[in-house]
Amino acid sequence: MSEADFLAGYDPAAFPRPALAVDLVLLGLRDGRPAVLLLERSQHPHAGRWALPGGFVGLDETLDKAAERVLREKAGIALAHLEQLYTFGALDRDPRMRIVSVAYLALLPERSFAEALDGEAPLAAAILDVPWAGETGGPVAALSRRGEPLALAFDHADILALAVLRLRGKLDYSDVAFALLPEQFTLRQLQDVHEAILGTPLNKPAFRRRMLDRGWLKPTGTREAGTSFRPAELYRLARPR
Amino acid sequence: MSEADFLAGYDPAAFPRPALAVDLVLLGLRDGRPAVLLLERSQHPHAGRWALPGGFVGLDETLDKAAERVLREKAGIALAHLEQLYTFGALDRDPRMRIVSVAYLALLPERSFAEALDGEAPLAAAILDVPWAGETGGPVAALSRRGEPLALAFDHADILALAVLRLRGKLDYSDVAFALLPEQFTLRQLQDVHEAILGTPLNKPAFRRRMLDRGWLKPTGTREAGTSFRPAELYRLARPR
DNA sequence: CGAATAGTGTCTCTCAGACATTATTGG
DNA sequence: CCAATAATGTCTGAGAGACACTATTCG
Repeated sequence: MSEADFLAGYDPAAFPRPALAVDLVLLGLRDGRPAVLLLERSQHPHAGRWALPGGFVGLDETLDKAAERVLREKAGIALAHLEQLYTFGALDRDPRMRIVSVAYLALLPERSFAEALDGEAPLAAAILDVPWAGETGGPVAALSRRGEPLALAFDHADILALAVLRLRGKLDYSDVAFALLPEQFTLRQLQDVHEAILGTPLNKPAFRRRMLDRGWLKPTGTREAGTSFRPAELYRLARPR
Repeated sequence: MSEADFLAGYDPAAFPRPALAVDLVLLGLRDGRPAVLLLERSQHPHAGRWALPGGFVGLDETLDKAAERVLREKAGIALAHLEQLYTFGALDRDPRMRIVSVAYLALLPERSFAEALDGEAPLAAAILDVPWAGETGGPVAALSRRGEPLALAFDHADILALAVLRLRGKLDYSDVAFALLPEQFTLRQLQDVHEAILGTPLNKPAFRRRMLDRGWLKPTGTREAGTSFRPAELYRLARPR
């Protein structure tokens, strides 16, 4: 940062600044399909449209802390995998004033996702339509329970699309998939998560080999219960996330 | 964004905000080794340390435009591959006040890199020491011309390390490598770029096959000049970047 | 035993690494 | 011809897809 910046920036009120916010893409699985938690806007602007939960960044709070606070206050969720996604800074993304928003991706296991829906926050779940459309990914649509596309507020459709892309990209080289699963899970559940996010079926033996050869999984020795067929072995992550 | 946010946020002066800046990691190649352009700080704080060029984001300018402006004003570079890297928001990253910074990665062909060094801006080049250390990447050190590690200002060492990681990660599935090359280049030059960024040698036949099979390269029909041995075919990118 | 799903064995195809070989330039 | 590097051919081993087969549970 140069001399001029130093002088210009030293007085906090020297010139007007963009407001800074965080927006959260709360992704989880709903009946085996990828879904996102949204808030219906009742006020202008974009009243009646659906928005990602968000909030302004306090002067005394880091970006990560602001995201955690929004997760807690707006979604009633205590803990989730949170990672910074991208920062959106178009001039007209909010008609009220200039707001730059740091988007975060939050991954919820199916259970947390359902609990957030049942909690006090007026959240709704939108199923995501994620057609395969090659690696680069096509459009991502958020659907109502009746399968109709929802109108999203602001630039939140862009944020959502980027979230799905990021998740897809990290799926096979990172451990993000496990953030969408309970602590113990079967290989079939793990494959279902991958298939739901990718929007394409995968080869079973190859998938199992790849996952087991990676060495991240540890068999628990117990098996799933309540099936009317051969129960599958339960695994957990060998190394802590 | 909720009702409360709406009311709290509507008055632009309602509560203090973090300042918002962009910082640029200007990466290029110097004698075949990865290098970064830095400014030596003359003023407090961190006087004498080396910093990434940066500047505040104006109210009427997008993040990308702010990055382009810094590229132009602070580095004298008209055009470069620019992509957003990550947003840094630690509370104490700048001792003067709370500044949140959106870091950008700028990739320069060897020629632009040299021109920026010779230009009016008081930039210096630091060679990067990028040991292989596996995919996750070890520490990245910026070295002076005498090979001594440079002390970086603020959290700029973190930003630099992340820039190298991102570049490595995108090397083989994106076309970023071509942003470091002139418009026409040989396959050997392309391989040199990959090896410099990855910090590890690559297998020649396999590398050639992979690059040619990808279909991105178009032979120009001309060959490099000035060699005392068999000159290599010159290629260019088939599809526009 | 039948239904349903878990889990495995095996063949093939693709692709990367390794190494050797041929091709082409200047001197 | 020699030196130096470009460019290619070929063998091998790792890993994914496809498909069939065996295993285990409930009823």
